[in-house]
Amino acid sequence: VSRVVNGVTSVDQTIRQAVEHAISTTGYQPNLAARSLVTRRANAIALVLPKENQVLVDPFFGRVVAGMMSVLASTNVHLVLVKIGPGTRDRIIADLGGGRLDGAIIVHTDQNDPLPGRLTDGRLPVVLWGPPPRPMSINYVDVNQTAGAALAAQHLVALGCRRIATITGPLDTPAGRHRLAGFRAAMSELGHGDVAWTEGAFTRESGTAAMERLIADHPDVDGVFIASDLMAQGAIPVLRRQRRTIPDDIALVGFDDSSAALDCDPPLTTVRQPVEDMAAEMARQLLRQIDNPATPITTVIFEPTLVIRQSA
Amino acid sequence: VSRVVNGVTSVDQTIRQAVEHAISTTGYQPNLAARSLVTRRANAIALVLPKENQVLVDPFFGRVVAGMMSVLASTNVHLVLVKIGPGTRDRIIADLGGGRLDGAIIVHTDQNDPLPGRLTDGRLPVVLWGPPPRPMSINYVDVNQTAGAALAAQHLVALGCRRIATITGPLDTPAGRHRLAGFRAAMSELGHGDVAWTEGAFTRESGTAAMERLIADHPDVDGVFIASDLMAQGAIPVLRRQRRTIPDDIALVGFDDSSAALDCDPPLTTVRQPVEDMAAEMARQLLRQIDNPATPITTVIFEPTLVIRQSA
DNA sequence: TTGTAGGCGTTATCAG
DNA sequence: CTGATAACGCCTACAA
Repeated sequence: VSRVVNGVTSVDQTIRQAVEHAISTTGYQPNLAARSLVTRRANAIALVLPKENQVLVDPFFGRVVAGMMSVLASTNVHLVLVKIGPGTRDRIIADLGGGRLDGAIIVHTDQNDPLPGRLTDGRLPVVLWGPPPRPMSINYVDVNQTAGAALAAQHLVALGCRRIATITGPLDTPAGRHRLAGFRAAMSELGHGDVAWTEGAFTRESGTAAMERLIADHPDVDGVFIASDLMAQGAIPVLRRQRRTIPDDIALVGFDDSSAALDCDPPLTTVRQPVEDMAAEMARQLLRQIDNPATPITTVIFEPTLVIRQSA
Repeated sequence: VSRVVNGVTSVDQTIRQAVEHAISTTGYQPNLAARSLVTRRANAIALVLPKENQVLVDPFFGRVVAGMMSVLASTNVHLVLVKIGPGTRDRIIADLGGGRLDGAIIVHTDQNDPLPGRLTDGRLPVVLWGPPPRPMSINYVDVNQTAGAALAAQHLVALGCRRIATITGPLDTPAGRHRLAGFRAAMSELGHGDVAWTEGAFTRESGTAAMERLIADHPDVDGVFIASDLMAQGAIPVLRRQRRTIPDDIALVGFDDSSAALDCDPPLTTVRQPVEDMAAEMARQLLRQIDNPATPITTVIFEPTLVIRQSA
């Protein structure tokens, strides 16, 4: 019976048909837990999200999930969603160690979350979005943040903007820091020495507040690189209230190419991060690692591209 | 050992400590698959999403997931995400029958998806978002759509709008139909007999297109009930391009109170659907059904409220 | 190609 | 309160 169920070819036709007939008449269904027990595979991986509540409404995570599902769809590996919270770290480790989960993908844990370290120490298959906070041997994928920021800088300068500023992401995250550093480096290379900047938190509200600060401190800016589309979306109404037209009075370049970029009015010119591809790669990497624990640790860096719309 | 691990109280202290010591020195972790095999519980439920790609970026789903997670957090039940696709229906049924999943929550399957029917026929625990397309005995939660639409109607009329119209949801969905019916009924009760309407698809793009049609056909409208916030968000730029001010020239009321309502400029007045509460209730209902299969089928209807912001 | 025994790691039952 | 033992349902050698 087992051989028929699992499609082993070396089974006589008559007996196979007999078994299949029995299966369909009795409505037999293999017990997956029993199978899991002997194969030592849960066929399930976790997607670990940061504890912030907002995250689930952030279109970014939707794209990550979509990218992962696209590769999981052809397998029968379950995607289980976990949000960091009190006790969840221990639970994840128990699930992984107890064979209820085969691996985990972690997105945006903060600075000194112990989870990635504990997982790698336990030799459990993990892939991170973005570099680990503290250097360690761990799989991750990332976008070339520096190159992305440079793309924005070049575009604003080419447009003829003279007073260029940037609204950064949170500077306690690698992404926030790298985008700022990359932008400044590119700007100074283009002959624009000092760049005004103010810090945001990647959220819409923080974008609104940051733009208000920026305009108050530097009323003459005519070009801004905003380190996330969501912040740009929050910033645009501020400019509208000031009756500054986009892109004529002030040009805006975002980062991500999330769905928010298209929801902006005018549609946002932005640095595209291939989120779905990156998430798909994470899933593949994780499955590979699960399949063969000897797979060497790897990091994959994706190149961003500039998507030109109407805000710059 | 089993008794210690599972916290049975009637265990001698000395032996308990011996076991606990052994556990911590060896780093023993119980195998969850073996446990699952004998307890016949997977401790996992599925959230089944429609096949449309957009869904994962729709803030609505983020709220559903958040609501479910809030009740699952205190259990050790996994939430597995599944998107309808070729073959997934069979896979879900196999997982449920095979004891790898204990139940399922289904959101927005289309008109004649066979899945809900197949699941209830198999006596598997299911809860639906919204009423089943064809009448059948199945758990579901919903919002009082009719009352919600009436709230919008009353508000627009109270505001003094004279030419009131509505952009509906897709009329092949219960939500789309009920909101339109409720709106018309309330309007005629308020002495506004004929209401112009045009059909949308609940998406931003469809909102843009619908508003363009509406303005072209009825240039004199001064109040619109838009059956989803996302459509309202898509509609606003159309009015801005026409230099119609909101709410003075034209008042807008949305539906959902999703995050999109706050992202509108001006912030959207909208009918609030308590999505998180509803999703939490679905999870509780499902868990109850799993715990005790004899639990009677129930449907829970939530009351909407009007959230007044600046668009009306 | 087919039958069979053994084992995967728990929980649960039943004497003691 | 404790120890032993039979399931739970499947896969996989191994031998025939």
